[in-house]
Amino acid sequence: MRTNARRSDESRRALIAAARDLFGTLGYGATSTPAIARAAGVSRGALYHHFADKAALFTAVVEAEYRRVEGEIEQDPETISDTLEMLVEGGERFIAAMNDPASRQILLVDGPAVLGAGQLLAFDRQTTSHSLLAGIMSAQEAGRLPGDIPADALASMMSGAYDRAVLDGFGESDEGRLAILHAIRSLWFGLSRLA
Amino acid sequence: MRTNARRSDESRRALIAAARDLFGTLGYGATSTPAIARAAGVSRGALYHHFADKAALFTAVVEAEYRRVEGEIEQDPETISDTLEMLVEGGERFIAAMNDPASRQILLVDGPAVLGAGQLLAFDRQTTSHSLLAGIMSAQEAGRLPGDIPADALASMMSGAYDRAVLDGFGESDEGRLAILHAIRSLWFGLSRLA
DNA sequence: CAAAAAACAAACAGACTGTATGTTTGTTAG
DNA sequence: CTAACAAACATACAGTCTGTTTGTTTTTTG
Repeated sequence: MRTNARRSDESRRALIAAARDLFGTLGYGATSTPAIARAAGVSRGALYHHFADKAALFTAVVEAEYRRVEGEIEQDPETISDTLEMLVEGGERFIAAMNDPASRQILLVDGPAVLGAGQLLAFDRQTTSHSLLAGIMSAQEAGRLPGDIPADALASMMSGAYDRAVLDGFGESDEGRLAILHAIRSLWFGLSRLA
Repeated sequence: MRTNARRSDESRRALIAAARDLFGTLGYGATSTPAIARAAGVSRGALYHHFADKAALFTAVVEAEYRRVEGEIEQDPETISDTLEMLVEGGERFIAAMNDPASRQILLVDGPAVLGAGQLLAFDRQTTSHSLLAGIMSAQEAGRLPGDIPADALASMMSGAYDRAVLDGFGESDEGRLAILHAIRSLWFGLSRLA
C-alpha cells in the first residue's frame, strides 16, 4: 500500500539525494536535470512536478545541507562557560563540519552564485551565522570582547574567514587544521585583549 | 589601413568589455554568448575565434578585473612606515576598490564557481592575496604580529573576511564602511597585542 | 464506484553551446 | 605586383539542456 504522501516524499528525497551528490561533485552548471532524474530513478516530469525549476531543487539541497551542518555543529551541547572559548569551539566545529568537498561545493561555491547573495544570506542568518552573531553579542555582554565593535560586521567577516579557510583546503590536512585553529584562537583572543 | 594585429586587438577588447558588463550585471549563467557578441558588435564566430569557450572569455574578464583592483589599491604608494598600519590601510583600500556591484559579481560570486577554486587562487596569489601575505610576514618580522601564527592561514582568513564584508554590502553605506573599518582595525590590532 | 485530484511520464518548443565550414581581409614570398 | 598563404571573421549546423504542455496512471474522495 503506497499512500500518496509517501510516494511524494520518496520521490522528493530521492531527487534531493541524487541532486546533492551530483551538484556536490560536478557543480551546479555541469549537472543536468536529466542526469539528476536518472540518478534518482524518476522521470524529469516528476522533478518538475516537485520543484519549480533547477534552481528550486538546488535551493532544497542547500537548505538540507545547512541543516546538516548546523546539526553537526550543535551536537552534544558544550559545557563551556567562557563565551570566548565558545566562539573558538564554534569555529573549530564549523571547520570540521565542512570537511566534505560536496558540502563546500554546494554551500560555499555554487550557493552564492546560484541563489543570490540575499537568498543565501537568509539561510545563513537562520543557522551558522546566527550562532556566530549570538556568540559575539554574548561575549560582548560578558566583557570578553570590546563592545564598540559592530557585532554584525564582525560576524560577517569571521564567517567569511571560516569559509575561505575551508575553501583553501586548510581543513583537509592535520597541519592545515592546526594552522587554522591557531589563527582562529589568535583572532578571537587578540580581540579580547582590546576589551 | 587596418593592420591584422590591430583588428584582433579591437575585437578582443570589445568582447572583454561587453562581457564584463553583462557578466557583472546578469551573472555568468544568465549571460549568453549571442548577447555578448551582439553587445560587442561582432559575430559569435569572432568570439570563438579569440576564446576557446565561454569560460575562457570569463577568465580573461576576471584577469582584467583583478588587475584593475590591484592597480586601484596600489595607487600613490603609501608613505606609512608601520607594518600594522599598512595592513589596515590595505584592507580599507580593498573595500573601496570593491565598491562596484559588477566587480563583486565577477570576482567574488561567479569567479569561484566558474573557475575552480584552484584557478582563481592562482590569480589571487599573484595580486591581492599576495600583498596581504607579504604584509603579514613583514609585520611578523617587525614584531608587530605574533610570529607563531601561520601566515598563509591568516592571510587566507583575512582575505575571506574582506570578501564577505563587501559581499554583505558593508562597503556601500558610510556607516557600513565605518563598521568594517572598525572591525578591521580591531582584528589587526588585537592580533598585535599577542605579539 | 465514479469523479476528481495528485503524481508522474512523454513529447515538444525554444535557446544555448561548441564545432565545422565558408568567406573576407590582411600578410608575405617570389 | 601578385600568387600563395594565414589570420580574422561570419554563417550554418548538430547536439544538449531547460521549462512547458499534454497525456497517462495511480490514489483519494464524495
